[in-house]
Amino acid sequence: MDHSACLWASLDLKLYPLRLFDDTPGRQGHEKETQSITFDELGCQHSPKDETGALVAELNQVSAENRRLTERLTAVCEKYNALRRQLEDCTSFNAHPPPSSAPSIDEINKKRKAAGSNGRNNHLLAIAGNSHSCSSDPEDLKNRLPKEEIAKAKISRVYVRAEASENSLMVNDGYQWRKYGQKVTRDNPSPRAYFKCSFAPGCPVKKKVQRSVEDQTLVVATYEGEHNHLPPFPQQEATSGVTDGRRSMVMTLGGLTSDSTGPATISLGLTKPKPVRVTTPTTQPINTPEFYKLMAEQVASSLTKDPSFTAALAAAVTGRFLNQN
DNA sequence: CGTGTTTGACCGGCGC
DNA sequence: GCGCCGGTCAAACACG
Ligand SMILES: [Zn+2]
Repeated sequence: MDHSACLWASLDLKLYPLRLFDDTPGRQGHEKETQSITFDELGCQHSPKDETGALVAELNQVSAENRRLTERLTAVCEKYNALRRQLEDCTSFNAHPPPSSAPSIDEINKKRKAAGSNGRNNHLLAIAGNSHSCSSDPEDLKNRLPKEEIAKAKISRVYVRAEASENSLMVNDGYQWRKYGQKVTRDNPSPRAYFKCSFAPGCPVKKKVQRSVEDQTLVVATYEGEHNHLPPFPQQEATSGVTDGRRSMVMTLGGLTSDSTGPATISLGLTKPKPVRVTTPTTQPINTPEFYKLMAEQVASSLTKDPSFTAALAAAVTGRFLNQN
């Protein structure tokens, strides 16, 4: 649970030095300027007198910045933990009151799983029960009525907007997916593809991928469930990877938006065709502290909604970090 | 030959 | 009860 601190640390570290979305060369940020020149100029000053003074000033600035980041990190972590507690309270509350008349999505899914357990869907039920999968007796699983487990496994639902290649719905997000179906839906002329996570055997995570109605160059991926394995190490082709000519993907944190209806959406840009930064919050100019604050809040809200997103995000961030080095 | 994709069939939920 | 629709299965197929 508290590995979130590590994640947040890496996140905050990324926000400044990498200058995401900050590819405008003429930029003159106030406090970020110290960030960008700090590491560049540390080794380039040769005046012996001024050098120590400059270095000390530099050090002070960096220390101050470090403190600020630490404070921000603490605040965000607290907020994250608070939201997480709130979420857990909500889920446990929803799972406990038995006579709740309004059937939730979880209940529907549960009913569906239970109904399908008398035949070929046994493995599905076992998988939905989280972790130790097929060895368990399906009957036992059914009797146990894994409300909380199923609810927990199903709540995380994240819409990921990604730019897909020409006419394929294959979105490379680091995990390994096996396609098991495709359907044309009513509200969207483009077909919807169904994937299961095959990165680890028995991983219950599914995703649906469909092109956006309004923008056919984007696909919307809906993730369901939590991975029962460690996140994949970010695909080596993430930033370097035009090696095999396939498309690759880089997470661009700026795409974080928050749907009013619930699911968080993040946008993934593909390095190959053109790094499009869709859904960047346009109300805020980038480079400003407010922008980063807003982004941090959005990241926090997104992370509280989907642990698998946490994993993916951490993987992507780490990958870029390694790649930079 | 093993693995992953395609695609038509099937199933259950839901509205009428 | 019937038809529609979303989700899933599994045989056929493609590919290395
Ligand atoms: Zn998985």
